[in-house]
Amino acid sequence: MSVFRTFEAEIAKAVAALAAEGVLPAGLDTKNIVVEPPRDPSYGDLATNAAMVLAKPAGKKPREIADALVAKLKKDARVTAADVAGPGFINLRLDSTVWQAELRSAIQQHARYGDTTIGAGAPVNVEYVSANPTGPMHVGHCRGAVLGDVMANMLAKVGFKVSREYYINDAGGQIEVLARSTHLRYREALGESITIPEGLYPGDYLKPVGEALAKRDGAKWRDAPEADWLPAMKAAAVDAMMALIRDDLAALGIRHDVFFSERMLHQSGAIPAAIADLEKKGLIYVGTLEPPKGQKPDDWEERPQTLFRATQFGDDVDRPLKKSDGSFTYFAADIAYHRDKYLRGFARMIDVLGADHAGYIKRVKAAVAALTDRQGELDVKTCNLVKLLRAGEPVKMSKRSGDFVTLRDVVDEVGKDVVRFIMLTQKPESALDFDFAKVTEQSKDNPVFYVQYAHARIRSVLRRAATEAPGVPTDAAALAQADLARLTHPAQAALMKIVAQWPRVAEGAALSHEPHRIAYFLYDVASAFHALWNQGTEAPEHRFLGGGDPEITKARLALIQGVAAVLASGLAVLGVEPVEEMRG
RNA sequence: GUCCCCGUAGCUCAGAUGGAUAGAGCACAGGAUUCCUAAUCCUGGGGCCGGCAGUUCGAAUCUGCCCGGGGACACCA
Repeated sequence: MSVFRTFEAEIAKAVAALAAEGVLPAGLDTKNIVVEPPRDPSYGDLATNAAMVLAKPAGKKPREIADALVAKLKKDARVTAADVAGPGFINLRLDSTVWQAELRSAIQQHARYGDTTIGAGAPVNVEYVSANPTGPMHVGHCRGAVLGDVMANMLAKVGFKVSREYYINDAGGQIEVLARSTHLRYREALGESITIPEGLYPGDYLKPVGEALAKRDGAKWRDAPEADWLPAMKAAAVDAMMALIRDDLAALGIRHDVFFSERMLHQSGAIPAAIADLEKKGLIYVGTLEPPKGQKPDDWEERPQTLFRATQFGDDVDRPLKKSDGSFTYFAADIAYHRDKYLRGFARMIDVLGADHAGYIKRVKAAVAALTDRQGELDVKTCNLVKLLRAGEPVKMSKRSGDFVTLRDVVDEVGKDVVRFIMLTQKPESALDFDFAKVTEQSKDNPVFYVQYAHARIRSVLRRAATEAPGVPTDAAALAQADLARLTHPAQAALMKIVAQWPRVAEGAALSHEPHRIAYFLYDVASAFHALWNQGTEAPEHRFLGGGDPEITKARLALIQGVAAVLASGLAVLGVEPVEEMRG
């Protein structure tokens, strides 16, 4: 449990005690009380808004409550100072042993530091990527891929039981296009010369699929009617494309637990079952929709449709479940898919989608609310575009000619770690610039480098300690026993407190589904470390290996080992490797 | 026309679910080197948080109406 959580509990206890004494009314809600680092470190170590939150329900002045709480909190031996400030903030200063204990636990737990059980093993389903299996992954997919993956990592870290899921859109019209394109490549493999008409996929990646089919089936499908070969082409092509996609994902360090096929949903009867479910709740009817305002599609016709009452659950219009030819819409299948997740035990679901799907969110949420009688919880995260730049100039991409930038191109050029980290350097709702020149630059303009460099510096010092400070141990077990009271420099104490913030940050990021907070925090940690480092360049006696006294050196090594633990722990959540050295 | 995102320093962006004097990086001006080297650090200037109302002890954060930028709007996936 983080220091902050610990004191949240202490404050709740103090509130209960005051209630028992009749100073405060009984049964006050303490859930809005937060304990956080104060804006200005000179105020103290911890700040809480407790008195202000309780003022209204208790019918008392904030300062009055604050004074009462302070009196209670001062009795805690760990609290060395407690006072009231501003409109009613309570600022606490903690004994240094509290922070020392936290540092020891960081050293001992290393990459597992920050793991908590707050998720209590509750299942969470994170669906991400879900790119159409019609070709290799496009660079546009990688932001959502990283976002979803890191979200899954974070949730696992704080104790949820996470399932990473990929929804294979293998049932729609684009799969038929893929199958026809594959058939052409198949004929090409049999010796025909082909031209690829407009509307089919021109990419070379279908060539091996055609060749494999020619080898396996011979000329069997060459002159057969389309209806005969279509299923075989579909199956082979989808399998091959999914293999490509899995490879692409692996290059990004991503592995899903479940690949869920939309086609299976159609074949299993799950869609009518889901609709029947909604029908029982009186949420299905036949009606006609208003034509869309604005640009009206050319082929718009007014006709009665099978509709889901999405408006009862916050959507703008009711949504059709069947197309004009009687088959189910994509949304109908998606309803069945989310119902399936819920029936598999996932009351918590997260979908990561592209920003162009933003208009889709309300209806899926409506469907989940309807299907689960509002028991299921779906969070949909959308992520905006990634603008590729090369030294400031936009990279031209033309989908039509097939020369788009693939995810693999980018990963091969700059590396998995850079891609993953940079994708999280901005909150997902805003567009992100990805400049090849900048992200591989070795300067503090490049946050990946900056954080990696901090870790490398620490590792370097620890390696060097063997020769420069023989007799001082550098293994975690020994460092955890160091006399941390020897850390007397204010910057050292400050860094120790930053280390202790990691569990709180990890938890906050996980519960709010905001991975970018971790990237920003790691940058701050690195920054504090680099600053301390430079204390040593100006005053050699402040160097980690320059204290003179072996006990001092040991304490300093313990401190940076703790910093390394936070960096390793945080980078592990981001799926980025902490590096040992960066020379060269 | 409706809906969804975005608008914070010259530029690129954080801002923890309503808190204290709004923060970083880049750029600009000055200074400090070699425990991973100036690959880093320190100091400094720089803001009507798009605008106007409202909610309350308190708003960059919540509500409403505007302005500007992006995206989506039966049947595609």
